Amino acid sequence: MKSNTSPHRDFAALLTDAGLAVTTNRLRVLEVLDGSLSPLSAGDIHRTLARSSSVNRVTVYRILERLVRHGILERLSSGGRAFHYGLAADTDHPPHPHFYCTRCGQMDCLSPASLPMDTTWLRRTFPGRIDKIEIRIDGICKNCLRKMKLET
Amino acid sequence: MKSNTSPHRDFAALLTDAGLAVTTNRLRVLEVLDGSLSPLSAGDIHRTLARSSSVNRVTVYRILERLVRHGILERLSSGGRAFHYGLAADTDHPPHPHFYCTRCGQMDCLSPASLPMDTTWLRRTFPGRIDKIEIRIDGICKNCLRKMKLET
DNA sequence: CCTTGAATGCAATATAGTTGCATATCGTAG
DNA sequence: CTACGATATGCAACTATATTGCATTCAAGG
Repeated sequence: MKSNTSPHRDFAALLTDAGLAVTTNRLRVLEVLDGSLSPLSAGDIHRTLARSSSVNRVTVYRILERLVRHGILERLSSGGRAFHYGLAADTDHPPHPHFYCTRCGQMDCLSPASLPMDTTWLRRTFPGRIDKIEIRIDGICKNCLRKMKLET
Repeated sequence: MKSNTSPHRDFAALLTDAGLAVTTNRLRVLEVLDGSLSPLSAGDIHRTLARSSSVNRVTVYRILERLVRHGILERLSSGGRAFHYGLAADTDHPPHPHFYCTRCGQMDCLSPASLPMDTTWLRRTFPGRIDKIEIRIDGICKNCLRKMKLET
């Protein structure tokens, strides 16, 4: 059984289990995402990492791509131009909808229960292969709403 | 009452009602989208239009932006890098999920009933402003599945 | 340690979308 | 029908995001 402090802590093991080399950059990317309450863009991650030590942004893209491929991360489309990345859903961390603020560009995780949905019919009848179901709510977050009022 | 042949035929009136000038390019964009079974990217639309007569791609972007702003079109994020555009939902054409094939890049509309969902709780309790709810299923479409088998 | 394949860095390139400004077209007043 | 002002379009340059090719460095197993 896993530790109950945080569902994803042993990132090295996570990488090893996936047959991936354990490198500082990969661990750092995972730590940044684990420390974030919400999915981040490649740019966000690169900027964060660059504060402690230099990493090439291409490396960040490649790490993200690789980790998504191996199911360690998931890639979400925001309502904007950049993808956002978060730790992949698993049993401790079930799939859930996201909120994207079109004013500040921040993405937030919503509770899985906030938008109950039944996928059985779809999964049974869909004639193709279903890999992922993404639900995104776009709008203005509480913070931005407040700022907008102050500006008036 | 509207004609019952197609929910959106009088595009000129649609534009006029929105206070927008009726131009050939705008009508052509709307016709292309009306004629398509699925949402198209700006590139798709530009290529289609270019077959009959030349339009600048910037013009296509600007038309799409404007029509989205006025609620005539809606902009969807695909699982890829390009946004897709379709006629906006209305009473004849309710909101519905979309399917994105990660192999061929085609987007398809699904029936609103295929993924029943209750948004009342979310709408009542969400602390920000909700403008749009987008549901996208990613996977491989029937056609591509077939092709993949043949290639094996 | 060494070796080897994978990871990283760097530069160039690709793709999608945006901006500034000059010209053409739409819609309306006359 | 014509002319005029507002808006749409074209064109070129630019931005943001992501990807590729190739040389160098590093991780993992002997």
